[in-house]
Amino acid sequence: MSFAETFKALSDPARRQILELLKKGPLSAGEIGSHFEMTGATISYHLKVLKQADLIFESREKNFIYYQLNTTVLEELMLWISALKGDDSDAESK
Amino acid sequence: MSFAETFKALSDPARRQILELLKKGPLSAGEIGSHFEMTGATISYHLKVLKQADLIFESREKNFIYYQLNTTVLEELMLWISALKGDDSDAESK
DNA sequence: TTAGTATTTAGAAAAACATCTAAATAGATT
DNA sequence: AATCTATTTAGATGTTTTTCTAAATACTAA
Repeated sequence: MSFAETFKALSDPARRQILELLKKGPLSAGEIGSHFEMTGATISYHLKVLKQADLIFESREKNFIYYQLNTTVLEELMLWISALKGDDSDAESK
Repeated sequence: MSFAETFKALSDPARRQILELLKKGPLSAGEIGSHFEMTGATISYHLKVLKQADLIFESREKNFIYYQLNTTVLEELMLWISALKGDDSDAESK
């Protein structure tokens, strides 16, 4: 939702790695967890943080919950960084 | 230096605001501090974090230390986000 | 409906972080 | 050299974050 939340969510290495895993396609919580040395509970916590930051969304199927990347927020992030760099949309024509 | 450090540094609102201030040009630690309700010591701490993340650099002049944005790292950040989005440099030509 | 698998929630503990006050350093000016 | 200003460092403290274990929920399948 908020910008602050997005940056916060991205500030943790595990969460960034989760996003990179999801880049290749949706994964269930369990599949995600299998890539880490953490308990399922901890993974679940990280997923919640990412979800609240709108960086991922879930879809339920059978007994599983599949997570996937939401790239929309990444756009906004790029804009913020871009603006900071000075590509201020007002032409960096030079 | 490290990617992780950069994201961590950006995760704090005060630090992001400092970067935005510096967007307009270099400022001394004191000038930066005057925009916040924090002690100089705290500002100094945030500056150190930003510096270690290579998001700013300093130059000493007279009695002052001026800080300015380092946009280089922002480029790399954009690349990471971009890659995550799937603009994988291998042509998102569609 | 009972048992099984997948995931989350609650609560606790440890680690990391942001903040302060007080003291230290660095350099400038008198 | 003595003092003043700008900034940082040290150490303490409260808050937030990450992680765990144990228990709860949700849904499936027998």
